[in-house]
Amino acid sequence: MGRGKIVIRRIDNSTSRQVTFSKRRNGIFKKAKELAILCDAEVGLMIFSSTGRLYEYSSTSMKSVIDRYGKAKEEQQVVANPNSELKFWQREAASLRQQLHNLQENHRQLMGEDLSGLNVKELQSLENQLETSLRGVRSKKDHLLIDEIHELNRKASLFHQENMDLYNKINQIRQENAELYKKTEGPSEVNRESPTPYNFALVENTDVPVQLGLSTLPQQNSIEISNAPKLGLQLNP
Amino acid sequence: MGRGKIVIRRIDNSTSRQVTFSKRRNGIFKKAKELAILCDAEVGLMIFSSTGRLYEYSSTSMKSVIDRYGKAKEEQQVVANPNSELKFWQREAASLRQQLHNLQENHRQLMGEDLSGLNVKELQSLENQLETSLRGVRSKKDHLLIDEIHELNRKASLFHQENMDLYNKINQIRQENAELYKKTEGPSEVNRESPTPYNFALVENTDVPVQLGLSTLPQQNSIEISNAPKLGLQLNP
DNA sequence: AACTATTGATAAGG
DNA sequence: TCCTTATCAATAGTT
Repeated sequence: MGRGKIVIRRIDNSTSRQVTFSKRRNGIFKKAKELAILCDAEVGLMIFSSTGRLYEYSSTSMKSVIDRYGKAKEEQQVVANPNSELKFWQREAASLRQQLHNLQENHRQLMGEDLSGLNVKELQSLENQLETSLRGVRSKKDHLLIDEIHELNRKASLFHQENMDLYNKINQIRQENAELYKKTEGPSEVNRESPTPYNFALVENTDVPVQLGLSTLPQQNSIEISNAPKLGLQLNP
Repeated sequence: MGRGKIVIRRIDNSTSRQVTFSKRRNGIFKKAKELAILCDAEVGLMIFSSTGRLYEYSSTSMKSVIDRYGKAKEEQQVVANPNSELKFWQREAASLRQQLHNLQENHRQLMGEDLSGLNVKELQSLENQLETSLRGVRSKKDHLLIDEIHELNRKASLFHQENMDLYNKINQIRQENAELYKKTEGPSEVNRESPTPYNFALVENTDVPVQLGLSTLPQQNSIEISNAPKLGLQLNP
């Protein structure tokens, strides 16, 4: 695949060899990555150039690949190793891998992927499951939002009460001061400059609405689903 | 480079994945060999299929490549310590168990369970995922149903055509018999009882409607979702 | 590094 | 798995 066909033998010209190495190295790394992704494979690739430089790719980690390679090779040669504990862990790993595999497939289907291989009945069941999940998630979310709103309202109410108390207290103090002032001013005119120390300019705007809106709860989505017309077809088990 | 372009993501269909794996594995091995020869490189390639089978290529020997890799990485070589293998499988099991655990939690959430511990934003994201999945599942199911309906219509059409042909043939035969009967009856009155052997009582109800209903496709559910009003709350990231 | 003519790899379908 | 073929991708040779 180039301007001309080439025979596969060592390229004599060192510059050409380097250039070709660079191009083809990139090509093979790309292929390795694609293979790992497309086919769900674990790939490890090590390349030493003629100058001794290392280039590597692995879909997971090179250590993992080499370890696995070692184990795979050992397994091939092991005829009947009577090491029962080792066998146990190998079986354990195999079993876990199988569980993982099954769960991954299930998971992909819940994510709406990998639906080939399912018939209409199975799809219907999956659809029902997803609807149920969706209702649950929406309900949970709505409750969180509503709780937050209630909490905010509660706090607002507390603040309002506190403000009212403070306002009353201030009024009371002001009144006490006024009386005190009268007493000191009445008998003698001494100390005219003295106390009117607290001179609050209160804005009497105490009747702010405490209840924040949103008595219509955000339930539309949940309701929508449950009211949604079902597919006409009824599948009998 | 094939009949069509493909996106590089895991192939859902397991058969196709296997076939592609096989083809591309051969391809990459060929590339690896060519690179080693053309560019005088030392190459090691290990591939584990999704079913766990090992495929390997090395231009020299895998041991040599791994050794060289280890030296290049200035790392300790994997020694076949009988204890280390046990450790390996224990670590392997622990790792798999962890993966399994993570996936199970994710799975439960997709199933609408175990939602405590999620905040509103995470729930919103989960909701969106479930909606997407639901759309995918419904679309797939609808397609299956529609395909089946088309297939049934096709068969009905074929049967109808076949019936028409048979009807015509019978009419033709009946006519031939009638003419034959006239000829034998005309010249002599012998054999009066003889042939009118086929006496079909045909119900001429040939114009049955062939196209079964259902031109309105069961897409309501999918459309419903996409038209469903969103929750008013906008969450900023 | 870019370019591009050409070969090679491979997706799809039996 | 192997065969076939239409297409796309990699790359050999060139600038």
